[in-house]
Amino acid sequence: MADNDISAREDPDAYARLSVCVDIVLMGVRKGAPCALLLRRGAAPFAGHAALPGGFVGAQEALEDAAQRVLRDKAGLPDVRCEQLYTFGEVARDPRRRIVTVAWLALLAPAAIEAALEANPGLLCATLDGPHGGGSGDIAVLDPAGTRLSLAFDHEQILALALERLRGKLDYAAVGFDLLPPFFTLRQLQDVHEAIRGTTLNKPAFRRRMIDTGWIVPTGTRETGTSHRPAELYCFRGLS
Amino acid sequence: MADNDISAREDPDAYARLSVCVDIVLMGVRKGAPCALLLRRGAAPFAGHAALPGGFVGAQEALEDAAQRVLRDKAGLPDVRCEQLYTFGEVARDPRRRIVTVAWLALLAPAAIEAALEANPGLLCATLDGPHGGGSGDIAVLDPAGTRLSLAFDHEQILALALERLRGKLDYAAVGFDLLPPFFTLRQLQDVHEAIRGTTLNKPAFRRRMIDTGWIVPTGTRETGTSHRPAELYCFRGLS
DNA sequence: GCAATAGTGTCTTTCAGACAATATGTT
DNA sequence: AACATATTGTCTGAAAGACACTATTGC
Repeated sequence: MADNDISAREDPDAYARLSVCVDIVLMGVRKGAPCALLLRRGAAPFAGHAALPGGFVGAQEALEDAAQRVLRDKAGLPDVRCEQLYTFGEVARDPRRRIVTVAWLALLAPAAIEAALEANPGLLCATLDGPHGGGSGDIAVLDPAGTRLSLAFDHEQILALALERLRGKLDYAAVGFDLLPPFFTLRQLQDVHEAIRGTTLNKPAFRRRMIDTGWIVPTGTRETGTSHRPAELYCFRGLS
Repeated sequence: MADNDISAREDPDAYARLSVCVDIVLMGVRKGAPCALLLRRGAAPFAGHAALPGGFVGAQEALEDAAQRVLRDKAGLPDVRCEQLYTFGEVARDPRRRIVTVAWLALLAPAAIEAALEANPGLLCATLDGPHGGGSGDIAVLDPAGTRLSLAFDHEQILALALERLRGKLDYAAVGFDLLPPFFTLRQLQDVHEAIRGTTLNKPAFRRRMIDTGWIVPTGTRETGTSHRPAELYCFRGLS
């Protein structure tokens, strides 16, 4: 039996303390493609590289509270739901010293993306060019001009995992509504699903499936300003 | 902007260091029900309560390496795959001081359960009486005699999440084979699925579905020692 | 032969994909 | 009216549940 056995548990002070931080993937859909909000680093290490917004976890701060604090202070988004993604703890993931990071995923509606970009001009909205086969391979992160960004630390890996998680949940969870305005058309909802999956979907089948879930409710009102027949607006019904 | 902004990132030493530990859910199926291996605590806090095997993460140790170390030292299981489950970081989850724990899930075949119980006599194999509706509510943790155990820290919550995760993966991932011997009958596989889901399944449909996935291969050999027609033995084909 | 379980065939229902027809706005 | 998109109807094929039937072993 090693030295870290159960008796060691009784004396936690005998063991190492690590820096713990949270990093938030602020993900949305823009121009028909998944995107994420990033900051450009000014100092070493990885100066000039893009990075996820993040911050250290305080000694008396729950992980989720730290995530909410980063969301509020770095993106001006006080009330966004946040889901834990994964914890990354490779020893050398930060070249300076040992830092364990708990990654979180927050989904943003278009208005929230614009609000965040305005609240912090240092933010940039990067397009995620996912693995097109639908697999879980690498992704390309592109700046608004379309040139590839290189990311700090293991943040590209975190982004890839976030996209994979979002794809996985699309089929069985009431996700996707967080990526839309409160009122939306079925076509907009389908566009979001197609953007995240990277594939096209059958329109009648998608419509049937979404209505059958009971997750959405027709509002009786219609979109305006189109040059053709306006579609009915739906809203998310909330959880069962 | 708060004090933990990006410039703080450049000076990690200015921030708090936390104790980080790993806790492992060693899960299996025994007597037709999901079970997990636990240790009984000898000292405060939670003396006499059951707890997950765990240990602190070393300063120069990756999270996954720490999990493997615990698996090896506390259960005598050197080569068990381990999947990250969730990270728990409520401030008061340990009454003594702030400890963040990264929980991992390892699936054990019947032989591995017995090997672990033999390697460490302090281990106990607890039955998990899941939420029967299939939801994600609370679970009951029972000792071998069937009396309810109370768990230390937030470990009951961790166990409930582990069971929920396992249930969720059952339908789309090649899980379940880790819970069986290398050669198994389709009935054994179905029993494992039923034990984890807590429901019964349709035999022909289950058989069709499993064979159609291509995950399993018939070996041409049959089980022995039955008092009735012996079933064909299959083995897991590995990943596609 | 009998008991018990393995393994298969088939019917029905459900659901997704495909495709076309109809509806309803704008210009 | 012409056009563009919304919305609906229907056909078809794939897969799951239900149920009963056949197969094979030990006793």
